[in-house]
Amino acid sequence: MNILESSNLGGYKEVINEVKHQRALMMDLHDLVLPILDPHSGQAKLIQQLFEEVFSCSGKIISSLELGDNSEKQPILIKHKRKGGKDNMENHILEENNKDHGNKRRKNAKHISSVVTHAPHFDGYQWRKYGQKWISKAKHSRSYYRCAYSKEQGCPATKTVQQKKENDGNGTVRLFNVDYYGQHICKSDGIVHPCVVEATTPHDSVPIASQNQSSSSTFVNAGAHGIQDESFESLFMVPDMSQNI
DNA sequence: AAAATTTGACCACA
DNA sequence: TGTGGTCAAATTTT
Repeated sequence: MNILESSNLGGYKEVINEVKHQRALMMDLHDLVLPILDPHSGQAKLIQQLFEEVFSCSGKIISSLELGDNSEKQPILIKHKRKGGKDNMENHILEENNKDHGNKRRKNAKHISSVVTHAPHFDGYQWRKYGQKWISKAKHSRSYYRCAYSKEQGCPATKTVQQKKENDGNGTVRLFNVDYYGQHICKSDGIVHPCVVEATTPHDSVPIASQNQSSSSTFVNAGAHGIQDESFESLFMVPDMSQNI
């Protein structure tokens, strides 16, 4: 169910209240978590940073809704299907909105979801980069990742990461489109990933950046040569945090 | 030395 | 034929 879809003028208020409530809860969580951590550790800094981004995000949602800003109609989480591909793509549904952004074949897996995030990291999985493309008309290149266990466990999951235009008004916030393809069938170190455990439907298993479990997600060595557009990767390289959270 | 990333080439689809 | 996704050799990092 999409709460935004059912929004009318009265519904906006409800959405705003929900987001505000979520914000308050995050604040509580923030107050609970941070004192536990070593304030000088990189981990605490990272968590602090993630909290700030969550707050900033919800703040934008609230102000956007309160202003009735129609230019930002696009929801944070977009679920759509892709046009058919060579192997196992769904061939029947094509949404008009997707015509102009990358409805090309996808060899290995069907599209699961798109996520817009400030930091396309720590979605709970380990990824290996296998390609980078300059997409025509796009300002930034697109990076292609597959599950780190694709080889050993045959996990078909892939994702693409592409920086969006900086269009938030002040031009300082970078957003990234993260598209997920295929379901994870892998287990890391014998532990089923929380996102997989939680999944009750295929779509529910989609990892979302903001629900980081940080069990083992790393971008090993990403951006070491300075990927111009995806240099964000090096900013978020942190050691395994799974033991301490 | 092994593992991971980069990057140009190739392939499939529209 | 152009565009986007993948492959794989070369390169870099650990």
